[in-house]
Amino acid sequence: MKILATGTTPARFASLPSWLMTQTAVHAHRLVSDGLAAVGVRGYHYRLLSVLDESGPASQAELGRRSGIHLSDLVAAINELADRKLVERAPDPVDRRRNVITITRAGRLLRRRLDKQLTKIQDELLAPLSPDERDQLTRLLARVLDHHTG
Amino acid sequence: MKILATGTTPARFASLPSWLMTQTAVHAHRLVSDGLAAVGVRGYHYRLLSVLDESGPASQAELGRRSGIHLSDLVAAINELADRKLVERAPDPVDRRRNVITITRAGRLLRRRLDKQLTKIQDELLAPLSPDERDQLTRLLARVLDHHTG
DNA sequence: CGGATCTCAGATACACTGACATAA
DNA sequence: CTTATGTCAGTGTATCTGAGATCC
Repeated sequence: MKILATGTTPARFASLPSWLMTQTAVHAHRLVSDGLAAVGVRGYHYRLLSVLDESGPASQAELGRRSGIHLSDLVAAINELADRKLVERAPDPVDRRRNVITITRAGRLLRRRLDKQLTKIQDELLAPLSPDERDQLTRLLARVLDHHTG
Repeated sequence: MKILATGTTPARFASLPSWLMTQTAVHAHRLVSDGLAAVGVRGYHYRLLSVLDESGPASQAELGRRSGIHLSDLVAAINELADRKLVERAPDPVDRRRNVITITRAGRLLRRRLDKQLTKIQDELLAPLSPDERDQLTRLLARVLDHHTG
């Protein structure tokens, strides 16, 4: 019973878009979360800081809609951000069900820092592609994503 | 304290390749694993069946290399496949450390069935793209993946 | 009442780490 | 002695389900 020692991925996968998407996403995720972990932050935290910084204060339900993070996961993520004084949680005076989440100065600074780091990481991620090809890939993926969210 | 009710993702994300990759992967994964779950199978199982069907019997270590599945996760996945008689696990006579994993006839049939289903799912996944654009996307992603695995 | 909001407990899939025993 | 293999226990991230309490 001879055992091949190639270590190669099946040909079938090499041209399966769903495979390519999930596998490149694994590498993208690894690069990104390594970058974030260096500052003690997870993807959820960065997403929330970005959303808050770009679109202003919001209730948790609204943050969930904007960030795509599940409501039940927001609680912990916001707790962690609030513990580090990156956001503030305050009751909404006009609707007592709601908390209004606001990014702090420290949160804004951290977001800028992470933003720059993330920009560098894109370069690492797309290293083998020319600038034109990077644009192509970005546009194609954006259209696919649009189709499945819109 | 007026709260915006847009529900839109930050502009920053829309052009971040790492974001687009991980988010499209979420949709790809959802479509694929819905398809697989209908037959009581996970991604790991399909990957293993494909690898075994295309490249023949292999030790678990070799399967790990071919499929990209971590060695410690292989044990459980192969147990589950063996319980359903989709693969067989036998000791290797020439190297007593090894198990030789072989796909069964039932495993091959299931793989073919899943393969067809997965092909249909690619269509759903890439619905907004023309055939040419699908090829472009596939090639670009393949190059990125190649760069990070090779 | 119906509907929205927040919270908490738990589950799953995928990937990874560390430790261990066994055998080449 | 070193390396490869298989197994087990556990961690972390992202996502989702379900149940509840509160308030509009």
